[in-house]
Amino acid sequence: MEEPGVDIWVRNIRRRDNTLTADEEGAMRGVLSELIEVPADRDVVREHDRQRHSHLLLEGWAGRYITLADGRRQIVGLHVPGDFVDLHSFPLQVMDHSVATFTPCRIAMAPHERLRVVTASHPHVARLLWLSTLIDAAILRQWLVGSGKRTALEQTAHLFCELYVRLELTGRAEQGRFAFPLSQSEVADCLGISAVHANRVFQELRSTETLSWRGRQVEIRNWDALTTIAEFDPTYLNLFDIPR
Amino acid sequence: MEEPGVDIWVRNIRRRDNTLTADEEGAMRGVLSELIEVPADRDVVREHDRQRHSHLLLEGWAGRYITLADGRRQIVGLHVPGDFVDLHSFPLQVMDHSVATFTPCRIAMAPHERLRVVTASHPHVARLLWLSTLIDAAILRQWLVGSGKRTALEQTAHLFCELYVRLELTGRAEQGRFAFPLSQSEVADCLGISAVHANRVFQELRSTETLSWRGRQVEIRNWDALTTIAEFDPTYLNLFDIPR
DNA sequence: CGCTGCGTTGAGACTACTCAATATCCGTGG
DNA sequence: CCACGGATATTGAGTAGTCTCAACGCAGCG
Repeated sequence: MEEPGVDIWVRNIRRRDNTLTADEEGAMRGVLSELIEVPADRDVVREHDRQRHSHLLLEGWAGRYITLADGRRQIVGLHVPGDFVDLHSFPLQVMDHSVATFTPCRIAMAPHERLRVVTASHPHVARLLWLSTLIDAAILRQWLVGSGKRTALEQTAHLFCELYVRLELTGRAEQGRFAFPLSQSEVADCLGISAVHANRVFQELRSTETLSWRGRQVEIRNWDALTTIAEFDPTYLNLFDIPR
Repeated sequence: MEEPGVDIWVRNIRRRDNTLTADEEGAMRGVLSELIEVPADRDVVREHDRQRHSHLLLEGWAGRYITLADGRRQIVGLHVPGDFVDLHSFPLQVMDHSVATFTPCRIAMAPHERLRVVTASHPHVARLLWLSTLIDAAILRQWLVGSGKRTALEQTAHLFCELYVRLELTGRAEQGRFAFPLSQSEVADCLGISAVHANRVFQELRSTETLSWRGRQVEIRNWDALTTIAEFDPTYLNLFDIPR
């Protein structure tokens, strides 16, 4: 599939393993079937669904979330172009969470049947797809550490360090700046804190000139300060070379 | 390898996918090489290690954890017999967390080289190994929801529901009872709360006759009450039939 | 039989929460 | 081009949940 978003996906993989052959890359691309466009704030996948396709995000922002009966919502993952939002629905039987768009998204479908065929014939590709779900899990561990043991300020700093590195990888962030479409209360649902408290944390980061966020645009004004607050160690993102 | 712990592993896999052939089962067993014994409170794997083996837990309790510079520790996973404690170290390059024993443990080593060979020749086995790391991730998501959105009581109840189901699977829990070797402050490090507060939560569960925990022995005295408090839905454990 | 680790209790402090009001931004239609 | 409505961000005030510190009891173990 000829499509810039797909190139980002391949590039992301290569940043984790540069021994991918041209044949293997072709096989990976061949996994994708049609393209769909999804408006903002729509569920792409719902809890308890049995999927027959996985979804590769080519453009836009999406997130995984779990809702409790009384409406409390925890966002358990954030996705940017080049990410599979639900590759795990291939080996897994039933979705244990939902996936929704935050912005209009362009998505490529990966039929499970094609994934089955490709992973059987190309073990190296299989391992790379597995790896990509393991990086999701490593991110999840950091979020858990943040929620459990970091203060709201440290945790927020850590999230923005992570997002910067991930976006820089895809060419969607540079010089400390990137477009960030979530609302404060959506970020609060990532962090497991209230929207009011999130707001106060952002004021703190802004007043110390560490990070500013105005009108869907984030600017990291002091990377060293931010990583120090966050105690950020990008090992978990499993990259060869770390930007900055 | 002839060893009861290995049977539990195979049984756990079969509870997720009962189409495993005898040949595939043999291949899976062949992945294991030597057995090691590890005393309590030892690191099996350390953050930043590059592993050449994964570790299958046959006997004992272990956990994954991440430590911050000032000593705050978050436990990011708990493991019982039949669990791989670090299967993800096969596709992943570098460990982003450590793994330690809580009790003396018997462990079977799975050389990555053997995993590479078996997953290449047996795609179905590869998918099942992948699946097992995805279940770890699903558990992680529930822990994140617990830490972020559930109250300490709900979260604690949820953890014990989860442990009961997982242990029941391995024959290590029945009639609401199981041996549980962690200290209260270790549980607190799982939940992301203080040991003092954990203690008060246990008193609450005990006084309502929901769950009692005395001397390394847990007894769930009212499963319905516990699952109601926890809002427990075992879908994420990806089982065919759920005990109880 | 005295450590030592673990569990329990109390008190006071603090982080983060809820509720509620107000301000600001942005898109839309008049 | 401006007025309006709705969503988002900000502020204030009071509160609930959880934390820290510190002391004490108890049990197992050397």
